[in-house]
Amino acid sequence: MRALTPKGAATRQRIVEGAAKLIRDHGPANVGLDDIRAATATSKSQLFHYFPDGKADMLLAVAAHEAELVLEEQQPYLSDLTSWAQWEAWRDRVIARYAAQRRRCPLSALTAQLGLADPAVEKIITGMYTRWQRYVADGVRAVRPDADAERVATQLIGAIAGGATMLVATDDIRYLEIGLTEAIENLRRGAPGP
Amino acid sequence: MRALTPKGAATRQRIVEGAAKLIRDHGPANVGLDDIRAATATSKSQLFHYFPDGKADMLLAVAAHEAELVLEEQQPYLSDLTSWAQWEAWRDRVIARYAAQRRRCPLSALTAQLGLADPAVEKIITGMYTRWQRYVADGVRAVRPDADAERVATQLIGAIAGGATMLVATDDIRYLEIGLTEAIENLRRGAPGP
DNA sequence: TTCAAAGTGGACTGTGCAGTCCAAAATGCC
DNA sequence: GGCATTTTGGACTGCACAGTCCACTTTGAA
Repeated sequence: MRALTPKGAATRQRIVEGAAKLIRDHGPANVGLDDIRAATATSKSQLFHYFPDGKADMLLAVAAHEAELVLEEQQPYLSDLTSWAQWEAWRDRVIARYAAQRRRCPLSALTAQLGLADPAVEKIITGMYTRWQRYVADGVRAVRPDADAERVATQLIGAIAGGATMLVATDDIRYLEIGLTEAIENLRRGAPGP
Repeated sequence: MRALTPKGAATRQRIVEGAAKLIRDHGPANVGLDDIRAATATSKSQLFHYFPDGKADMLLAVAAHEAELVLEEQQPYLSDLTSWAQWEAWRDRVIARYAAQRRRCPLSALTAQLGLADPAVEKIITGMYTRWQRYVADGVRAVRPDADAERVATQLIGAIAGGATMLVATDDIRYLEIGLTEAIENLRRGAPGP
């Protein structure tokens, strides 16, 4: 297992990305190893070579990959929420991203189906949310030093999660638009102090 | 097919409730017909007698049952949000319910895994959300005739959905507490007019 | 009481799919 | 160039589990 030649690393990467796309499109329950094999032009033995513990192992890598992507796609705004203009740019980015992917939400799928089952996946998801919330809280402190930053950040992450959940459930983007917009507007008007 | 004797109706009901509980506890992916058979003291033939189209048919009935329960458990407050006291009682009820069930959220499981796949399940879920939102919007009109009731209701439902999603993902009730409390507080302070 | 329909028990089947195995080919280090 | 290690191909195995089948029992209406 130690030592991954460049070729091997590339294959592994191809598997993770291919699997991630399949899962996003069809849901984890409807994607088998044979689908992944076909989509990534690999063989059964390769799948188990790079992920010795099988499917669970692979889903772990997929979850880590997707979680990373979620944060990356919010950059550079997320790590620089130092003005209202940046806040609005961030909001627009988030909304645009969800509007584009519509129901194909990587986190909803992985969270609901695997979060409870596998503690390792759960750790990845919660770690991602923690980082996300820290970025947001930093932003709150930058524009509203008087506010309870953690509380506001909790509210904002919750609003996004709710918007995403409702988007998956009803294919309606307005829950996200309204929830996020109102939460930011509320902060702007003057947030609850500590 | 029509014509269900009292005994038959009771068996059917037992199956639905037993299956619902199993799915809540272990997630739809980890519950097989044999589990349901064992938990409800029935036989394979009974399962297919009452749900001729098999598992999908059964999950449909389970989804309808769970959706109904979600609304029922918010009564009598939900349909009478005519004072701030009622609003707070409703909020407390919602939070208490989720705090009690913790990660065993019937909707998260069904929504994420089946919502996208089966249009009939989706119809049940969206119908439930529509009714829910109508109740809330009626409540908004009762206490804040000047507000954009639909917009506020969208925000509130989104906040609850987000709280529930984060509860499942992180086992932390605060997203729901804070999200719902802030949204109501925001409405109370004076909501966005039309 | 009778008998048709509703309800029940549980063995059996078929298949989809995760995971195994072994042998061959490519790669990299000395 | 030669040998160990990594990478790859794909056939094979085993099982979990949805769905089938048929024989038997109970129910209820006339």
